[in-house]
Amino acid sequence: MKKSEYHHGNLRQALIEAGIELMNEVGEDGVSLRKVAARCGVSQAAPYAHFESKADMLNAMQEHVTGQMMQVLEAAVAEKEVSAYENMLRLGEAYVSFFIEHPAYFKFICYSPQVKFRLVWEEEKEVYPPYGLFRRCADACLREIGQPEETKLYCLANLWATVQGIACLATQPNVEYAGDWKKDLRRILTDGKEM
Amino acid sequence: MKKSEYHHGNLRQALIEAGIELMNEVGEDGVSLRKVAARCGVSQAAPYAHFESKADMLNAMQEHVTGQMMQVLEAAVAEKEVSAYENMLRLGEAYVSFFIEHPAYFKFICYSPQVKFRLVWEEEKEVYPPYGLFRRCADACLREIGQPEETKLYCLANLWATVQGIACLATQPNVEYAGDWKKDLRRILTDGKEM
DNA sequence: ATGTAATCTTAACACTGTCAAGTTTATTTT
DNA sequence: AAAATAAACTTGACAGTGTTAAGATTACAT
Repeated sequence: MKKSEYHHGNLRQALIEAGIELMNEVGEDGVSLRKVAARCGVSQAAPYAHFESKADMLNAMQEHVTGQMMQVLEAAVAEKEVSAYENMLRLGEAYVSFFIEHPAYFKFICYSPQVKFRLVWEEEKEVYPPYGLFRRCADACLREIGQPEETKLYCLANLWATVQGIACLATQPNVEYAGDWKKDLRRILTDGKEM
Repeated sequence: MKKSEYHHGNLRQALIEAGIELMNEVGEDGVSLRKVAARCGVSQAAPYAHFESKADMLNAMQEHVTGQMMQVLEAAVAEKEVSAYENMLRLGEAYVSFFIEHPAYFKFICYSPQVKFRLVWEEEKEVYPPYGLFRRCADACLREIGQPEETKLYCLANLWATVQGIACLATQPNVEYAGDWKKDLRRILTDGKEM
């Protein structure tokens, strides 16, 4: 072994990325620390220099994927000249699209022990950034529409449940969504506008 | 060992029930064939007389749980003197309630490889009975309301996505649903009535 | 330069799913 | 009733898993 290869240099990041790769290939259950380590060319126990446990590495993978998603989501709401309402629709679409393009991610992310948030209206340090972004967009949207204060919480729940529900359905294995989910999501959110 | 105890008598059923028990105690990942076998007082390899693999046993567990849920759901829509609309609301409530009472079940059932259905309007032999029941109830409901034919599929998707979305949210770990989900679900489904 | 901390390897442990071979009981056939 | 067959179960083994302990190698700070 070359001396220069004893230290990997950036093993932590390499492990995270290899783990995500492997998950996309063989599913979450097929991910093992040893396989990921082998993929990075290091020994079985090497990951323990960077992670406390397998769960810890999975959490890091989840954060990484969520970060990637946030880039996509923020790009989707970047245009300034559109209405807050249109913005929220685009965000919902981008959110669902991301999960449809990466079917393994929904279960992985949404049932991660790290993902925490409260379905309330007040600003919080959400541990699930996409929800924080959605809440801010929905806030602007409802303000724009002139939604009365006392129904806003209900509207938030409705909107988020719809987005999450479509994402859940569209990523369930062996479930065919016969309609056009993008059109449907837009329509459902639109229909809810006047509530 | 007593001779009368060599053959368990009803090991298959006992394994299924012990597996479900264990899952409710330690989560799906904590379920191992060996623990389940031990819980039934048989050897590690005994389950292989009744199941092809661990996945096969998990499938059987899923069917068993789904059967239990169907009893609850059918009871919820048993009353004859209520409107089809009220009936569908009750079914939705019962569906979500069941998952809230058994938080581990949502992920377990909805991501089982056995659960299959198409979000279409035609009658099918669904492999997920709760969805079949819901589709029939929604059909009656939309008929009662006088929903035009061309929007029925969209309505079905909307209704089911809402129910599934609330169930998903309410069973996500570390996600607090601040509102009253039962009231909200009822209201969302009601608001969608006129669409 | 030397000491310390970080990074990595090897070896081992208990646990897992699964299979092969054999043992015990139930069921069917004669 | 006896024999043959099938079903249910046990023991023992195998490879793969997460995890730890002990030691080796390298980077870094003093």
